Amino acid sequence: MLRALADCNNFYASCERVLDPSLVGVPIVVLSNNDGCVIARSSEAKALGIPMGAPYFEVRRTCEAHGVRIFSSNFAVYGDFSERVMTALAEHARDFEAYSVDEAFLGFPDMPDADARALGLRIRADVLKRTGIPVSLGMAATKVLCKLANERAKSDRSHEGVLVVPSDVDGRTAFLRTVGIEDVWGVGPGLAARMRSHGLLTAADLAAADPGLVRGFSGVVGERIALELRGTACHEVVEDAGPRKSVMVSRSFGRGVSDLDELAEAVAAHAARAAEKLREDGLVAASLTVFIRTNKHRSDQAQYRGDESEPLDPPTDDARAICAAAARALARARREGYVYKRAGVLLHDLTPADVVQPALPGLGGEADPGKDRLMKAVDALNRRLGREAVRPASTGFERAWKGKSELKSGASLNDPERLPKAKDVPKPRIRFHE
DNA sequence: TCTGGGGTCCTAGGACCC
DNA sequence: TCTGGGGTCCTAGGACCC
Repeated sequence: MLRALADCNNFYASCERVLDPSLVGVPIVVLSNNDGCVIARSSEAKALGIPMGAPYFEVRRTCEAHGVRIFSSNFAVYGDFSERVMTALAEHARDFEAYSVDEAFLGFPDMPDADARALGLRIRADVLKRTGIPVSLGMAATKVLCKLANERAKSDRSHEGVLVVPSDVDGRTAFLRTVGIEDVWGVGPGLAARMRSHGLLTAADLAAADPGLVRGFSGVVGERIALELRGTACHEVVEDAGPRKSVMVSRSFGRGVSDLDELAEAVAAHAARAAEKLREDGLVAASLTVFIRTNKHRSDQAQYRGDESEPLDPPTDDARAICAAAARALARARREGYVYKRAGVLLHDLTPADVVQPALPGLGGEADPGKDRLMKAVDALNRRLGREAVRPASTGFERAWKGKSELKSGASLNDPERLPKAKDVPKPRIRFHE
């Protein structure tokens, strides 16, 4: 079966550009939370040698010298663009899987190879017209091959954004010979080193290797990659990935934090947001973990990582119960005498909220009949008035631990006129800024 | 001075059982 | 000195991804 990976080009930078067309041709960089790291670059910014993931302070001088426009990330807006792109893509394929915020796998049963490129070009043109976002497509028999083709479609402009990997062995092998083993999807630094030590230097080498041998030194993960490179699909295009298995909310602080009360505010805020995500998905959690970290980049400071878990019995989505458990876990995780830089809350053992057994009277954890109504009211208010309009008092008032995000484009979903016209796309749910 | 956040899957090893 | 052989389940941590 023919499959495709559609991936937005420089997604966040492209979003900013749609919102402000005067940015076309101008180098753009989008920064992570806290304005800490570079997480997206326009092609002009890449050409200036600004690396992905670079700390902003390291590239600031380069940016200033070349008039690079800098943006704090605005995930609410990017999420809205993502919905539009996904809606458009999904119309073109029978099988559709939204893989990440800016990527989707497509499946086309009964599509002859000969028609693939024309199809890819049509999809690309349609998404661009309807959303303003340029996408590239890699097309092949398997997901791993699609991924490699997509990367080549992006990096080599002669392909005009669409590359089809031939399904015959010779054509495929010729392509795979041009892909280094470390550039294969799923092969990270560790696996790449092991592959090289067994003489596998290119994707073609891995495709030609004996699967049993590959399994021996790289497990089923490596074996599946090898099979996919030969055109044997191990990963289907699945519409419904199933319910999520964990929820995490974490942030770096704007500065170092030692004070327990201040840590507790941050942890309560993360716990409340995590509980909110849980309710958005109709799930409850049976346990949580709180973690706190010192600044690993400060070799002059004592290092410590604290992780403590706490059961949630009965499983719950109640912000109050989750904040209380998080506070208990934090008290155990924290050690005196360290400067912390980051805190987070993880919820795990998630199950659908509607199949949880009601608590038995007298065994603890009695049901709170007002809980659901209270949480629904809080969620409704926050949807209308903006995130954290109503929140637990334990999440603090001064909130000196918060990081900065000073360079937002100012584009707002409260101002839908600034978004691209998308006549054929269902109007997206309007969400508020974080 | 300043260094992101949120996931999934697999494996190894221990606890426990018959 | 010699000291079974499987199983399953769970967890922590590694590896990788966007």
